Amino acid sequence: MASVRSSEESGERMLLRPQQPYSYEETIRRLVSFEKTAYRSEGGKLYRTLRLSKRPVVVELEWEEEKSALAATVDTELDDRERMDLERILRRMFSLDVNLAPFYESIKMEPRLAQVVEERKGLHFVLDPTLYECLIKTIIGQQLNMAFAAKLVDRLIHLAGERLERAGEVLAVFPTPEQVARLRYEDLQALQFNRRKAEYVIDLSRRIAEGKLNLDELHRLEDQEVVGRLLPLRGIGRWTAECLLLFGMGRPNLLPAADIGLRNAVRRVYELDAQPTEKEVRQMGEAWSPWRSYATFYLWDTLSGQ
DNA sequence: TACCAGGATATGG
DNA sequence: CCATATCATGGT
Repeated sequence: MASVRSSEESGERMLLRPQQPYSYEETIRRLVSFEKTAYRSEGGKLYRTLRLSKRPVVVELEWEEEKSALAATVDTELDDRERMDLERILRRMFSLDVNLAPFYESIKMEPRLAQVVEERKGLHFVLDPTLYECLIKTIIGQQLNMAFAAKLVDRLIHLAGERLERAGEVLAVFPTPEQVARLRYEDLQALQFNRRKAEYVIDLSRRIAEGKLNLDELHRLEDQEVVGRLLPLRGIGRWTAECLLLFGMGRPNLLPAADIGLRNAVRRVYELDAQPTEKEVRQMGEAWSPWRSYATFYLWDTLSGQ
Protein backbone atom coordinates (compact mmCIF):
# COMPACT_ATOMS: atom_id res chain seq x y z
CA MET A 1 0.00 0.00 0.00
CA ALA A 2 1.32 3.39 -0.94
CA SER A 3 2.58 5.59 1.81
CA VAL A 4 3.07 9.24 1.16
CA ARG A 5 5.61 11.47 2.76
CA SER A 6 4.38 14.92 3.49
CA SER A 7 6.78 17.64 2.48
CA GLU A 8 5.42 20.21 4.90
CA GLU A 9 5.99 18.33 8.10
CA SER A 10 8.46 15.78 9.31
CA GLY A 11 5.75 13.17 9.74
CA GLU A 12 4.12 10.89 7.24
CA ARG A 13 0.77 9.53 6.25
CA MET A 14 -0.35 6.22 4.83
CA LEU A 15 -3.60 5.13 3.27
CA LEU A 16 -5.03 1.70 3.97
CA ARG A 17 -7.89 0.43 1.87
CA PRO A 18 -10.14 -2.12 3.58
CA GLN A 19 -11.92 -5.09 2.14
CA GLN A 20 -15.50 -3.99 1.45
CA PRO A 21 -18.07 -3.95 2.90
CA TYR A 22 -16.40 -1.90 5.63
CA SER A 23 -17.91 0.86 7.74
CA TYR A 24 -15.33 2.95 9.54
CA GLU A 25 -18.11 4.86 11.25
CA GLU A 26 -19.73 1.75 12.73
CA THR A 27 -16.41 0.24 13.70
CA ILE A 28 -15.23 3.38 15.45
CA ARG A 29 -18.57 4.04 17.10
CA ARG A 30 -18.33 0.74 18.85
CA LEU A 31 -14.69 1.27 19.69
CA VAL A 32 -15.19 4.68 21.22
CA SER A 33 -18.16 3.64 23.32
CA PHE A 34 -16.43 0.50 24.53
CA GLU A 35 -12.80 1.51 24.85
CA LYS A 36 -12.66 4.66 26.86
CA THR A 37 -8.96 4.46 27.41
CA ALA A 38 -6.69 3.20 24.68
CA TYR A 39 -8.13 5.50 22.07
CA ARG A 40 -8.63 9.21 22.25
CA SER A 41 -11.20 10.69 19.95
CA GLU A 42 -11.15 14.31 18.93
CA GLY A 43 -12.81 16.16 16.11
CA GLY A 44 -13.37 13.11 13.94
CA LYS A 45 -9.82 11.95 14.49
CA LEU A 46 -8.72 9.07 16.60
CA TYR A 47 -5.43 8.86 18.46
CA ARG A 48 -3.77 5.74 19.67
CA THR A 49 -0.24 4.99 20.85
CA LEU A 50 1.44 1.97 19.29
CA ARG A 51 4.78 0.28 19.77
CA LEU A 52 6.79 -0.15 16.61
CA SER A 53 9.88 -2.34 16.63
CA LYS A 54 12.03 0.13 18.51
CA ARG A 55 9.87 2.91 19.83
CA PRO A 56 6.31 3.92 20.60
CA VAL A 57 4.55 6.46 18.39
CA VAL A 58 1.24 8.28 18.42
CA VAL A 59 -0.88 7.38 15.41
CA GLU A 60 -3.62 9.67 14.21
CA LEU A 61 -6.42 7.91 12.36
CA GLU A 62 -9.20 9.21 10.18
CA TRP A 63 -11.37 8.04 7.34
CA GLU A 64 -10.60 9.36 3.91
CA GLU A 65 -13.98 9.36 2.25
CA GLU A 66 -12.97 10.00 -1.38
CA LYS A 67 -10.55 7.11 -1.34
CA SER A 68 -12.52 4.81 0.92
CA ALA A 69 -9.41 4.32 2.97
CA LEU A 70 -8.17 4.56 6.52
CA ALA A 71 -5.57 7.31 6.78
CA ALA A 72 -2.88 6.95 9.41
CA THR A 73 -0.58 9.83 10.25
CA VAL A 74 2.45 9.93 12.51
CA ASP A 75 4.33 13.08 13.42
CA THR A 76 7.75 11.52 13.02
CA GLU A 77 9.68 10.02 10.17
CA LEU A 78 9.60 6.24 9.89
CA ASP A 79 12.20 3.96 8.43
CA ASP A 80 11.18 1.20 6.01
CA ARG A 81 10.81 -1.41 8.67
CA GLU A 82 8.70 0.81 10.91
CA ARG A 83 6.49 1.72 7.99
CA MET A 84 5.86 -1.93 7.17
CA ASP A 85 5.36 -2.65 10.86
CA LEU A 86 2.77 0.05 11.23
CA GLU A 87 0.87 -0.98 8.14
CA ARG A 88 0.78 -4.61 9.23
CA ILE A 89 -0.34 -3.67 12.74
CA LEU A 90 -3.12 -1.40 11.54
CA ARG A 91 -4.43 -3.81 8.91
CA ARG A 92 -4.65 -6.48 11.56
CA MET A 93 -6.07 -4.25 14.30
CA PHE A 94 -8.86 -2.86 12.20
CA SER A 95 -9.64 -6.15 10.45
CA LEU A 96 -9.11 -4.44 7.10
CA ASP A 97 -8.69 -7.75 5.27
CA VAL A 98 -11.75 -9.48 6.70
CA ASN A 99 -14.40 -9.94 4.03
CA LEU A 100 -17.83 -9.90 5.66
CA ALA A 101 -19.80 -10.64 2.49
CA PRO A 102 -20.01 -14.40 3.17
CA PHE A 103 -21.14 -13.71 6.75
CA TYR A 104 -23.91 -11.42 5.55
CA GLU A 105 -24.94 -13.99 2.97
CA SER A 106 -25.14 -16.86 5.46
CA ILE A 107 -26.90 -14.85 8.15
CA LYS A 108 -29.94 -14.28 5.92
CA MET A 109 -31.17 -17.65 7.17
CA GLU A 110 -31.52 -16.14 10.67
CA PRO A 111 -34.07 -13.34 10.40
CA ARG A 112 -33.61 -11.86 13.88
CA LEU A 113 -29.86 -11.79 13.67
CA ALA A 114 -30.08 -10.55 10.10
CA GLN A 115 -31.93 -7.52 11.40
CA VAL A 116 -29.19 -6.79 13.94
CA VAL A 117 -26.59 -7.17 11.22
CA GLU A 118 -28.47 -4.96 8.80
CA GLU A 119 -28.35 -2.09 11.28
CA ARG A 120 -24.58 -2.43 11.60
CA LYS A 121 -23.42 -3.11 8.08
CA GLY A 122 -19.66 -2.98 7.80
CA LEU A 123 -18.94 -3.18 11.53
CA HIS A 124 -15.62 -4.95 12.02
CA PHE A 125 -13.68 -6.17 15.00
CA VAL A 126 -10.96 -3.90 16.29
CA LEU A 127 -8.27 -6.09 17.77
CA ASP A 128 -5.75 -5.15 20.38
CA PRO A 129 -2.29 -4.60 18.94
CA THR A 130 -0.72 -7.31 21.09
CA LEU A 131 -1.90 -10.47 22.80
CA TYR A 132 -0.43 -9.18 26.03
CA GLU A 133 -2.49 -6.01 25.97
CA CYS A 134 -5.59 -8.01 25.15
CA LEU A 135 -5.04 -10.48 27.95
CA ILE A 136 -4.38 -7.84 30.58
CA LYS A 137 -7.38 -5.76 29.58
CA THR A 138 -9.59 -8.83 29.56
CA ILE A 139 -8.45 -9.92 33.01
CA ILE A 140 -9.07 -6.46 34.36
CA GLY A 141 -12.54 -6.49 32.79
CA GLN A 142 -13.58 -9.72 34.48
CA GLN A 143 -16.84 -9.27 36.34
CA LEU A 144 -16.70 -5.47 36.37
CA ASN A 145 -18.97 -3.05 34.61
CA MET A 146 -17.21 -1.69 31.57
CA ALA A 147 -16.92 1.89 32.75
CA PHE A 148 -15.05 0.92 35.87
CA ALA A 149 -12.92 -1.62 34.02
CA ALA A 150 -11.88 1.08 31.57
CA LYS A 151 -10.90 3.31 34.44
CA LEU A 152 -8.66 0.63 35.91
CA VAL A 153 -6.99 0.01 32.55
CA ASP A 154 -6.41 3.71 32.15
CA ARG A 155 -4.81 3.97 35.57
CA LEU A 156 -2.54 1.00 34.88
CA ILE A 157 -1.40 2.48 31.57
CA HIS A 158 -0.57 5.81 33.14
CA LEU A 159 1.21 4.21 36.06
CA ALA A 160 3.39 1.79 34.12
CA GLY A 161 3.65 2.92 30.49
CA GLU A 162 5.72 5.65 28.87
CA ARG A 163 4.12 8.96 28.02
CA LEU A 164 4.11 10.54 24.60
CA GLU A 165 3.12 14.05 23.77
CA ARG A 166 1.10 14.95 20.74
CA ALA A 167 -0.40 18.36 20.09
CA GLY A 168 0.15 19.37 23.67
CA GLU A 169 -1.61 16.35 25.06
CA VAL A 170 0.02 13.51 26.95
CA LEU A 171 -0.89 10.01 25.86
CA ALA A 172 0.29 6.92 27.68
CA VAL A 173 1.57 3.81 25.93
CA PHE A 174 0.26 0.44 26.96
CA PRO A 175 3.02 -0.94 29.18
CA THR A 176 5.23 -3.89 28.34
CA PRO A 177 5.21 -7.04 30.48
CA GLU A 178 8.58 -5.90 31.85
CA GLN A 179 7.14 -2.59 33.00
CA VAL A 180 4.21 -4.24 34.76
CA ALA A 181 6.46 -6.93 36.19
CA ARG A 182 8.29 -4.25 38.14
CA LEU A 183 5.17 -3.18 40.02
CA ARG A 184 4.17 -4.41 43.43
CA TYR A 185 0.70 -5.74 44.19
CA GLU A 186 0.16 -2.76 46.47
CA ASP A 187 0.71 -0.40 43.54
CA LEU A 188 -2.32 -1.80 41.78
CA GLN A 189 -4.37 -2.04 44.94
CA ALA A 190 -3.81 1.67 45.29
CA LEU A 191 -5.48 2.03 41.89
CA GLN A 192 -8.48 0.14 43.29
CA PHE A 193 -7.64 -3.25 41.84
CA ASN A 194 -8.71 -5.95 44.25
CA ARG A 195 -5.82 -7.93 45.65
CA ARG A 196 -6.42 -11.03 43.58
CA LYS A 197 -6.69 -9.12 40.33
CA ALA A 198 -3.48 -7.26 41.15
CA GLU A 199 -1.81 -10.65 41.54
CA TYR A 200 -3.20 -12.00 38.27
CA VAL A 201 -1.96 -9.01 36.30
CA ILE A 202 1.48 -8.76 37.85
CA ASP A 203 2.19 -12.49 38.10
CA LEU A 204 1.25 -13.00 34.45
CA SER A 205 3.45 -10.10 33.41
CA ARG A 206 6.36 -11.48 35.41
CA ARG A 207 5.96 -14.90 33.84
CA ILE A 208 6.14 -13.34 30.39
CA ALA A 209 8.99 -11.01 31.29
CA GLU A 210 10.99 -13.95 32.63
CA GLY A 211 10.52 -15.79 29.35
CA LYS A 212 8.47 -18.59 30.90
CA LEU A 213 5.44 -17.77 28.78
CA ASN A 214 5.48 -16.76 25.14
CA LEU A 215 2.08 -15.56 24.01
CA ASP A 216 3.14 -15.26 20.37
CA GLU A 217 3.47 -19.03 20.20
CA LEU A 218 -0.30 -19.21 20.52
CA HIS A 219 -0.76 -17.86 17.00
CA ARG A 220 0.01 -21.19 15.40
CA LEU A 221 -2.39 -23.19 17.58
CA GLU A 222 -6.01 -24.15 17.02
CA ASP A 223 -8.67 -22.38 19.09
CA GLN A 224 -9.11 -25.16 21.61
CA GLU A 225 -5.37 -25.66 21.96
CA VAL A 226 -5.02 -21.98 22.82
CA VAL A 227 -7.68 -22.32 25.50
CA GLY A 228 -5.98 -25.42 26.87
CA ARG A 229 -2.64 -23.64 27.02
CA LEU A 230 -4.06 -20.65 28.89
CA LEU A 231 -6.43 -22.27 31.38
CA PRO A 232 -3.67 -23.45 33.78
CA LEU A 233 -2.59 -19.84 34.28
CA ARG A 234 -4.00 -18.27 37.41
CA GLY A 235 -6.59 -15.65 36.60
CA ILE A 236 -7.43 -17.00 33.17
CA GLY A 237 -10.63 -18.99 32.75
CA ARG A 238 -12.49 -20.04 29.64
CA TRP A 239 -14.11 -16.66 29.13
CA THR A 240 -10.79 -14.82 29.24
CA ALA A 241 -9.13 -17.29 26.88
CA GLU A 242 -12.00 -16.91 24.43
CA CYS A 243 -11.79 -13.14 24.62
CA LEU A 244 -8.12 -13.43 23.67
CA LEU A 245 -9.07 -15.54 20.66
CA LEU A 246 -11.65 -12.91 19.69
CA PHE A 247 -10.05 -9.57 20.46
CA GLY A 248 -6.41 -10.55 20.40
CA MET A 249 -6.31 -13.00 17.52
CA GLY A 250 -9.42 -12.25 15.49
CA ARG A 251 -10.42 -15.91 15.25
CA PRO A 252 -13.70 -16.04 13.31
CA ASN A 253 -15.67 -18.87 14.87
CA LEU A 254 -15.68 -18.42 18.65
CA LEU A 255 -18.83 -18.57 20.72
CA PRO A 256 -18.41 -17.51 24.37
CA ALA A 257 -21.72 -19.11 25.20
CA ALA A 258 -21.47 -18.60 28.94
CA ASP A 259 -20.86 -14.89 28.61
CA ILE A 260 -23.44 -12.93 30.53
CA GLY A 261 -23.57 -10.13 28.00
CA LEU A 262 -24.09 -12.46 25.07
CA ARG A 263 -26.87 -14.28 26.92
CA ASN A 264 -28.59 -10.99 27.68
CA ALA A 265 -28.27 -9.93 24.06
CA VAL A 266 -29.65 -13.23 22.77
CA ARG A 267 -32.55 -12.93 25.15
CA ARG A 268 -33.39 -9.48 23.85
CA VAL A 269 -32.86 -10.08 20.17
CA TYR A 270 -34.78 -13.36 20.17
CA GLU A 271 -37.37 -12.03 22.63
CA LEU A 272 -37.01 -14.90 25.09
CA ASP A 273 -38.81 -14.90 28.45
CA ALA A 274 -35.72 -15.82 30.39
CA GLN A 275 -32.00 -15.54 29.97
CA PRO A 276 -30.92 -18.52 27.87
CA THR A 277 -28.50 -20.99 29.41
CA GLU A 278 -25.02 -21.51 28.09
CA LYS A 279 -26.17 -24.72 26.49
CA GLU A 280 -29.08 -23.06 24.75
CA VAL A 281 -26.83 -20.33 23.37
CA ARG A 282 -24.45 -22.98 22.15
CA GLN A 283 -27.26 -24.75 20.31
CA MET A 284 -28.54 -21.57 18.71
CA GLY A 285 -25.00 -20.60 17.78
CA GLU A 286 -24.56 -23.70 15.64
CA ALA A 287 -26.47 -21.88 12.93
CA TRP A 288 -23.97 -19.00 12.93
CA SER A 289 -20.92 -21.13 12.16
CA PRO A 290 -18.35 -20.47 10.71
CA TRP A 291 -19.00 -16.84 11.69
CA ARG A 292 -19.86 -17.24 15.34
CA SER A 293 -17.35 -14.61 16.41
CA TYR A 294 -18.96 -11.96 14.30
CA ALA A 295 -22.45 -13.05 15.32
CA THR A 296 -21.34 -12.71 18.94
CA PHE A 297 -19.74 -9.36 18.25
CA TYR A 298 -22.84 -7.94 16.60
CA LEU A 299 -25.02 -9.25 19.43
CA TRP A 300 -22.72 -7.70 22.02
CA ASP A 301 -23.00 -4.45 20.17
CA THR A 302 -26.76 -4.37 20.74
CA LEU A 303 -25.98 -3.93 24.44
CA SER A 304 -23.78 -0.87 24.24
CA GLY A 305 -25.18 2.59 23.77
CA GLN A 306 -28.86 2.02 23.21
C1' DT B 1 -31.01 -1.13 49.67
C1' DA B 2 -30.08 -4.79 46.90
C1' DC B 3 -28.30 -6.62 42.95
C1' DC B 4 -25.90 -7.04 38.72
C1' DA B 5 -21.61 -6.05 35.90
C1' DG B 6 -19.18 -9.14 28.77
C1' DG B 7 -15.44 -13.99 35.96
C1' DA B 8 -12.23 -16.64 38.55
C1' DT B 9 -10.89 -18.76 42.57
C1' DA B 10 -10.87 -20.42 47.38
C1' DT B 11 -13.26 -22.97 50.49
C1' DG B 12 -16.54 -26.14 52.50
C1' DG B 13 -19.88 -29.73 51.92
C1' DC C 1 -17.77 -33.06 42.15
C1' DC C 2 -21.26 -28.99 43.12
C1' DA C 3 -22.61 -24.75 45.82
C1' DT C 4 -21.49 -20.56 47.80
C1' DA C 5 -18.74 -16.51 49.35
C1' DT C 6 -15.46 -13.14 47.97
C1' DC C 7 -13.68 -9.36 45.46
C1' DA C 8 -13.98 -3.27 44.61
C1' DT C 9 -16.72 -0.15 42.56
C1' DG C 10 -20.45 2.02 39.65
C1' DG C 11 -24.84 1.99 37.78
C1' DT C 12 -29.75 1.14 38.32
